[in-house]
Amino acid sequence: MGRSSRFEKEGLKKGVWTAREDQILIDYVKKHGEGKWGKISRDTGLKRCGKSVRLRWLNYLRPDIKRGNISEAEEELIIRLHKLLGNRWSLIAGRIPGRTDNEIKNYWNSTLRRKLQQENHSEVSRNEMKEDLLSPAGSVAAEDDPHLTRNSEGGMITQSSLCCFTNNNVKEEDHQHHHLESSITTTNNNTTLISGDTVGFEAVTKTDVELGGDGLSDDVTWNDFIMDLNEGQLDISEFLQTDFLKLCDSESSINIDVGGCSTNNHELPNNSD
DNA sequence: AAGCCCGCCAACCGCATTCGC
DNA sequence: GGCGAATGCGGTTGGCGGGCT
Repeated sequence: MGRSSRFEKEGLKKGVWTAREDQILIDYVKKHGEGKWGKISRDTGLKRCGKSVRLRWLNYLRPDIKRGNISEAEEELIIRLHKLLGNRWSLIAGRIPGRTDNEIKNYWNSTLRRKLQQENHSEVSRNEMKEDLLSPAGSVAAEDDPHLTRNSEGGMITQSSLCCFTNNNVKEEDHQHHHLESSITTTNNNTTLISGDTVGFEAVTKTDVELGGDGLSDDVTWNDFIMDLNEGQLDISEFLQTDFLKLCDSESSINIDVGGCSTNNHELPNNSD
């Protein structure tokens, strides 16, 4: 892939890796382990920058990598995790064994985004009036992506960020709204939940979240979970320690309010099966 | 057969964060 | 604590190949 030759000018090679380069890298990592990518590059004589070496290993040469043939279950999991996390590909990949962030990102951009846009197109028109009624003051629907909403400060939040997956057999009268300052921060302004937004989880139990159960049997546990978020003790990465495979087996989502606006109508298209 | 279009995906780029001194 | 290097991450680019005209 012929790209600009800045690296070539510095004596570094760019473009597609050869089988020989791959073998050199594999042999080196087998012997010395991962990490120190710049050192690997120097030691092996590979005329590649450290970043390129790392990428090649992590995305293609690692022995535990699955390539291609993304199953329906994996696809569904990707969609659900993206709903929850936005474009945090590495976090999503971390929940799907054998898949890399690059592969998931490519799959999303090339396949899933279009697919969901098609599916949402009809859904959006059906929900248009509903959306208008539910839009919080100061927020406007993003013009180019049905999954995005602008927050009152102009930053983009993914509505997907506002769902987590569990059971929706929660009766209206049982809801406890817990407003909390989100500890989830963002490194750019076009994805995820903006720190400082007030978020309410419509209450279900943590037990429900973990086990996909169908009752409000353990409010205390769930409240503990909320408390953790409240006090900044549980960040997104800790949140991800929950078993998403189990979460995604359950049939619906927690409804989360942002600025008083329920996001219930942004559930996954296939979330109700 | 040739040319064009478009989707896929490997790899690069820039920026942010972490690490080591 | 400051600074440079290394690493990690997400966005983007661009070559390749298949399908269509």
